[in-house]
Amino acid sequence: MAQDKSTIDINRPLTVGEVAARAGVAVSTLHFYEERKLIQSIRTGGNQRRYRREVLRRVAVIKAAQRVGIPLADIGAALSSLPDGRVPNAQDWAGLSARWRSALDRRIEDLIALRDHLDGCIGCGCLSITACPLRNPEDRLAEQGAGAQLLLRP
Amino acid sequence: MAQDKSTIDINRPLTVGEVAARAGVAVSTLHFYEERKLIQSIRTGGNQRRYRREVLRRVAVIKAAQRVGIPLADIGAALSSLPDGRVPNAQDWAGLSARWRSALDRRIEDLIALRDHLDGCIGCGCLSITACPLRNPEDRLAEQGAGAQLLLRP
DNA sequence: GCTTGACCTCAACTTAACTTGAGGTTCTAT
DNA sequence: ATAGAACCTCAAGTTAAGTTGAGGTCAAGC
Repeated sequence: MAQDKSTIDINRPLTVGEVAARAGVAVSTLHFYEERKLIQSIRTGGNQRRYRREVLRRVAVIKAAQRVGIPLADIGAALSSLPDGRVPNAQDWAGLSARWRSALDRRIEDLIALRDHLDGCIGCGCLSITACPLRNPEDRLAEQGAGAQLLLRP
Repeated sequence: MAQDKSTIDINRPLTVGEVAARAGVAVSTLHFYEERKLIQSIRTGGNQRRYRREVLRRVAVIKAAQRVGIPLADIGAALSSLPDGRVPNAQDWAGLSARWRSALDRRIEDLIALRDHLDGCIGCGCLSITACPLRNPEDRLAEQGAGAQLLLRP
């Protein structure tokens, strides 16, 4: 029975307040994510949300992806590739990770380019030149005889 | 005189439309940046904006910074360290670069940590553990007995 | 059994970063 | 000298990602 209790305890669903505290987000944010289908909950008889512990990882992943600059809508799309019924396993998560990897790489490159070339390029005039590494590759394609461009796009 | 003409030509101020085309942004965006004091213009007798060529570099820097997730307000604060009257020289720009350097470094390290551990951690469960390298350093400080957190903040 | 802290919904507000539109003016090329 | 392209201002709208608040319900401890 002691064993039963501990099993029950570890699987006990979390309240919205508990998830908020442990995931480091506001309760309203969890409501918002749920509305946007990024997370799910079940309801108690009294209509209160209860979350599986797995939601903590999901929220952590959402925050990670946001940190990389991925919009919530995209995150939602990616998360929706996770299985609906069963708890996602390592492979499910790895697939997600692969999808975001290139965005992450790009962002890191942009950051490094910004850092390394602020000193070197910013004052030298090369920013106006097509070959400047600070320029956004997309700009290069998009332009028709344009001039200076660097590297934005959040 | 031919020389004079070419000098005049290369220093000729740009219209808002020209800047927009060459910088790869909308005219309305330039109006907006001006309102936010990120760029400046002088006016013709007919109240039309004229820009120094230097504005192209400024806009390029703004775009670069935005691309890595720096808010316009911060960009504006940094740009305001550039001289008002005279055209910024390489040292002015280098100063800007220095101001951003540590923030950029931190951010780069943060994202690299994320990248290095994305595959490994996302599926393994350690995301919920305080020691997970994927967690945002800021979360770690901010939390009071919280649980899972990862790495956001665009 | 009742008080108090958590929850619930729904609508409205917020901030950032722009875009769109209306109504009017200036420039430039014919 | 005039048509059409570019400009101008100012107000309002848009999207993302939440937050805030009003008005009402649930549940855990004393």
